[in-house]
Amino acid sequence: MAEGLRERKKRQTRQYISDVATGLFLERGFEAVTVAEVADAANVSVNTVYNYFPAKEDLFLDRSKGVVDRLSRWVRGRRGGESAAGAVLRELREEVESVSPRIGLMDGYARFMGVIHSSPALRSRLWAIGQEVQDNLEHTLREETGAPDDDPVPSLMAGQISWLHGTVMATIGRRLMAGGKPAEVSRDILVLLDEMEDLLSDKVLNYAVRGPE
Amino acid sequence: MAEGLRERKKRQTRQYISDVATGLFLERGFEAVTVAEVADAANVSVNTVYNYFPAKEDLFLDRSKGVVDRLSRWVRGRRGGESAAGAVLRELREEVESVSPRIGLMDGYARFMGVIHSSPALRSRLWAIGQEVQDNLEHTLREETGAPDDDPVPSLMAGQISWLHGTVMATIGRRLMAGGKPAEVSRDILVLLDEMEDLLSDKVLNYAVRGPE
DNA sequence: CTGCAATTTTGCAATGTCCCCAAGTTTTCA
DNA sequence: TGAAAACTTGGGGACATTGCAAAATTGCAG
Repeated sequence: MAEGLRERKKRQTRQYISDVATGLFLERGFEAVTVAEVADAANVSVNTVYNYFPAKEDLFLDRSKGVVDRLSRWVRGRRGGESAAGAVLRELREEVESVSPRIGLMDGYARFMGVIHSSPALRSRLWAIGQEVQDNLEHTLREETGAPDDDPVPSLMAGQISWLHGTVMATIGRRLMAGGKPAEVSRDILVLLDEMEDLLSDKVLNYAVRGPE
Repeated sequence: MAEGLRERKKRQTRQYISDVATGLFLERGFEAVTVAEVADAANVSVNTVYNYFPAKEDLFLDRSKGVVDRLSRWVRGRRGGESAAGAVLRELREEVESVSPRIGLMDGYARFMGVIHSSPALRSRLWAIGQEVQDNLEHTLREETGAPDDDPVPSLMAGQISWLHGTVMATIGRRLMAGGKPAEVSRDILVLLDEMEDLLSDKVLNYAVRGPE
């Protein structure tokens, strides 16, 4: 067995604490719930909470872990003849068209974003995650293109592509908080994506094109 | 008299506290200095510090206040035949060419950025300021172009132009922290500006062009 | 100049996040 | 089954931030 009972129990405890905390935050807001309350509700000590989560914000934004390498993954998986930005645009369109909960297109995400929106600490954390996404992407672009460390272009490209992704995510959040239904927002975002693609220069749209397979 | 003695004294106290705090932070780092120490060094009580500054971070980033409407000012002051992005590019080039301390091109800015860099709290605040710059710009663009509130284009344009500004500021900080001299960094940034302008599409470069005077 | 009202400053107490350490407890594995 | 390793917990504490009411200052009218 690749995983002992101990590991399983740890994951379970961690997940339980995060779930309990998320429930409380969704119900009463981030600042209004103390870590002590979370610990109580999860039947563990405050120290145990901090044993699993470095900071209170991580109790709520734990699930965003799958996001940090999203752009890198998409770029690495780009098709033959497709550029980095092209792959991201395509993947985004696919997620949006399928009204995927992975990008927040689901009922309940509005309340989730609402909690983040009303807490400076959570907003910071979200920004930090976005930064991480961008840094990872820059690193991937350097690998994929073999650009030297002092070449600023991969950094600029990562900035543009992250802007694309970040703007889409932010807009989805805003529209849902304004009362839009996922299906409606999905349609709006597809239009937004066309507008954004229009705003990008050919330099960006043709960066890091993968040779035909 | 437009201003009483009381007002003057308040401004003076505020400035003094900020100066003392900045000195301590530059010397020992942001987290290593407590608010109590700042208060002591400034001969006031902790409550007085909080009377002037909403949070510890504001003690260090107080001077950045002149930045929040920078892009708006530049865009509003664009010349006849000049676009929003064009004006920002021109103003940036002027500041960079003149090695202006307003954009951090000065000895000592490296240490300043170093303090920010090593404190998550300060980095967040800096990001928040950048967000404010962008929001102001978006508002200005809507005013200048008369775009309706539901038109997403001004928001996208503000995003692109802020990206320009933010990337320049971040790069200046990075280069200076890496040991570059202001004059050298100035030259590098001019090259960077050319590269960035190259990356922007005509849609962006020709947005909100002011009619000939 | 003096005294009062407005404004500031300060002390004190409290809350909440987060860290550190030492003392249990539980799980793993020889 | 008996350590050794890994978790959990209680206690203590540093520090940012806030609320409140007393105390010190200041502006200004008389």
